[in-house]
Amino acid sequence: MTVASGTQEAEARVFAAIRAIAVGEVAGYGEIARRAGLPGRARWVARLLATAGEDGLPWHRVVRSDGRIAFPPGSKEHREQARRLRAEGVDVAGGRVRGSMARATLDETLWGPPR
DNA sequence: GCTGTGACTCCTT
DNA sequence: AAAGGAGCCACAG
Repeated sequence: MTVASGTQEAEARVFAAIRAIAVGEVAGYGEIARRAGLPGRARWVARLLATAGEDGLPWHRVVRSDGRIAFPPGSKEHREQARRLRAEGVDVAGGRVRGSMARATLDETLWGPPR
């Protein structure tokens, strides 16, 4: 096919990746960007969510790499996201999502949890 | 074209 | 877990 504007295509891939997140699960911005074939464009993904208010898009399932909500605590959007996540069965505490990520130290990151 | 800004990420302390 | 600093990409002024 013709070489349609890459931006639009990438946008579609990002949205697809976000919609692919299972209910009750979360994914990081970098994770989404990687799945969309755009390594290192986590910020771009964030800007997409900020600008394009897609309908039916589970934007609340997208969190930061450390498992925390990207919005500042106390913000309206922050509470909304936390509320939606809890409604889907995600354990959210202190603006942080537990049970998925939340790496703490380099040791745990490289060596991971005791297998 | 340089500067500032942001729903980011990684490393070090 | 939290805080500081550097790197990164896209966009507005």
